[in-house]
Amino acid sequence: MWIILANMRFVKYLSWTKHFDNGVFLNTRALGIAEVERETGLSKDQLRVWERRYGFPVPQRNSFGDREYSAVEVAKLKVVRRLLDKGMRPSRILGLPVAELQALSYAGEGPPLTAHQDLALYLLRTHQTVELRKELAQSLMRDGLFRFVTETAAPLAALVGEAWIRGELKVFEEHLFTEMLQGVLRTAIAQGYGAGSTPRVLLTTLPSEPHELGMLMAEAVLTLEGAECVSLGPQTPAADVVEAAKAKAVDIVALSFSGNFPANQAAEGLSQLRSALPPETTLWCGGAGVANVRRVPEGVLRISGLQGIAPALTEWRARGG
Amino acid sequence: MWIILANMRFVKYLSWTKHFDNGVFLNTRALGIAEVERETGLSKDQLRVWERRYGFPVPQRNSFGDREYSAVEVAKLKVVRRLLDKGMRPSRILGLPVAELQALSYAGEGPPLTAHQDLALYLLRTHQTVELRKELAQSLMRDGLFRFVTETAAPLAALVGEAWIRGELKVFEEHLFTEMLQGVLRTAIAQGYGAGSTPRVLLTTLPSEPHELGMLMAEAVLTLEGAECVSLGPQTPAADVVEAAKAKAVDIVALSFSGNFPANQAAEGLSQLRSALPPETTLWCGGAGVANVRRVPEGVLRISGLQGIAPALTEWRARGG
DNA sequence: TCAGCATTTTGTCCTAGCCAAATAGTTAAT
DNA sequence: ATTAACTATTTGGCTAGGACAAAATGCTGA
Repeated sequence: MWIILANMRFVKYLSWTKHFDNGVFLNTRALGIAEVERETGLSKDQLRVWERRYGFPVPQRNSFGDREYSAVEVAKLKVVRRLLDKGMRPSRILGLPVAELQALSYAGEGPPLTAHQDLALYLLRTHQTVELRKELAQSLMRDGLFRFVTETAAPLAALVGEAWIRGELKVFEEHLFTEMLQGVLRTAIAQGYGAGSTPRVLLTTLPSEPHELGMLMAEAVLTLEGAECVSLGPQTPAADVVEAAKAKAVDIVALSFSGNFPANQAAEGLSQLRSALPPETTLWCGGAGVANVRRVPEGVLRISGLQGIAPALTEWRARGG
Repeated sequence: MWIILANMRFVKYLSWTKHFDNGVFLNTRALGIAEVERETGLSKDQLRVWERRYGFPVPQRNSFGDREYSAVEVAKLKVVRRLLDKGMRPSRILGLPVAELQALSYAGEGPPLTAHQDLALYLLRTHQTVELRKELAQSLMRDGLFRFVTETAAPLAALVGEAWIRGELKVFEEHLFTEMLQGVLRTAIAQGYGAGSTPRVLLTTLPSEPHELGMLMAEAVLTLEGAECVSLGPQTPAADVVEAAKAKAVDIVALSFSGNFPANQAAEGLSQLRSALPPETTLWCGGAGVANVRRVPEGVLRISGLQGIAPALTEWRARGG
């Protein structure tokens, strides 16, 4: 249950929680396995092995013996996919009826929303993108970049991500939000950009991490704190991170990991990177993906949250990097 | 908590952890079949059946018996891929040495480089990113957004893409360039942004198309021409494109396809979208990925190049959309 | 409480064959 | 000579289980 709120907007906000995509698309036609792969993001192998092991989904076969998934099956698969991303396991949930799966989706409880966050979510839900953009821009002007990033952008991104997993937001609404926030952040970063500052920080994510919002927010804070950022965008192979670090002679390499990045893969990657980078290059990591890592490898500094960036920077400077 | 992640399960396995164990950190490290699929756009089935039928590529096997493609093989596969898109057939070309393939590949010579393009490439290769950013910004100021996009950004992006395929540019250099150009474009777009203009255009790419530069350049031109752009960012599932188009009541849906997008997949996706979108919604497609499509599906307009946008818009308006 | 070890779960890769759709090649008819 | 129709070949997606490493879970003892 969501708590709080005495403002008008919340009344509207209430209405957006009851909302599932019913998979209405070209649903008159059955889908082939490749199409289901595209629609759900579940690999063909996964679909076939689930059928063998768990008895779901068991699609019809056409005259050639090829699988033909019904719209109902695909809809359930989409819900399953979300629950998997949330950490549930196939054997547990594949047998359950759709209604029960949807109930599971709502299990989580959320923190109270601020008025601004509430408004932003409402605007997103009602597709008032122009107003949303304005609201974000106003937040930025009012609070300044640092407070905007830490108090508005980051919590909102988390909320939107969670809402999406629960199926309360449609995919395109989430896309819309990401795109808009990215635009606002990039504009702010471009304005604050100053060359020749220290330290020089290389920002990127590893190949299986496509989410760049966290990285962008870090870039904003770093730029604000007077660092010179060199961003490679997301998904740079480790070898190329090393090459770039050497070529650009950066002081710090900073990697971002989102919440669904496997913790031990993150640790493994960091330790490999650490050994490949020159010793004088500092290695930072941050994001929900490394929060779960038990012990960060030797020689790697874990930055906790966007608030942790400024202190870490201060310390780096104090050491006379 | 974070967002997106269509397809990530897919990528999971090709985590480089296991390749790190080989201890090779160079660009020459071997790639697993899933990685090759992603790199080249050739399906796993295709790679296996080619090996059986044509004797190329025959990758090494690691200790588990899994295929490990060398960088050389992958490079050849990339060239092969381009020739296939041009209409050649596997049996004809798979046996040929790389040199011969490249000869076939370069049949069409590009136009000579302008001084500015040449300078930009030089700056990129020498990692003078600050200067490169300045050069791009100056081009933008000097030529205006339209000429900047059509005469500087687009040709440069094409050049960089080609150089990367040929292996003349390092991965991180390509990343650096993309990130920088994206920054410049997004800033320019944000400034020119006007709400409430017509037509309203929805911009995105299909799920297997991660490249967003083409889309951004189109957005810049569209904004300039007085259209109101709603960008969903890259990789939106078809069903969600339709939902977004309906929810935002857009006039035009515009899809971008990069050069290594399979032509028939593009055609398939477009025809599906066409039938799912309301008839009054116009559907546009553009980019090198649809240039190879023999016949664009009924009711879909192919925009050729960024120069084709303005005329198409004019025509749309003349029809009194 | 936590590290270490054993067990189960899970996803990707493997082989090898089948078959429709697409393309190329050939023949017949205008 | 050109088009139409037919046949042959090429091609790639799909099928079936089996194998196995990586990840998750459960258990045990310090």
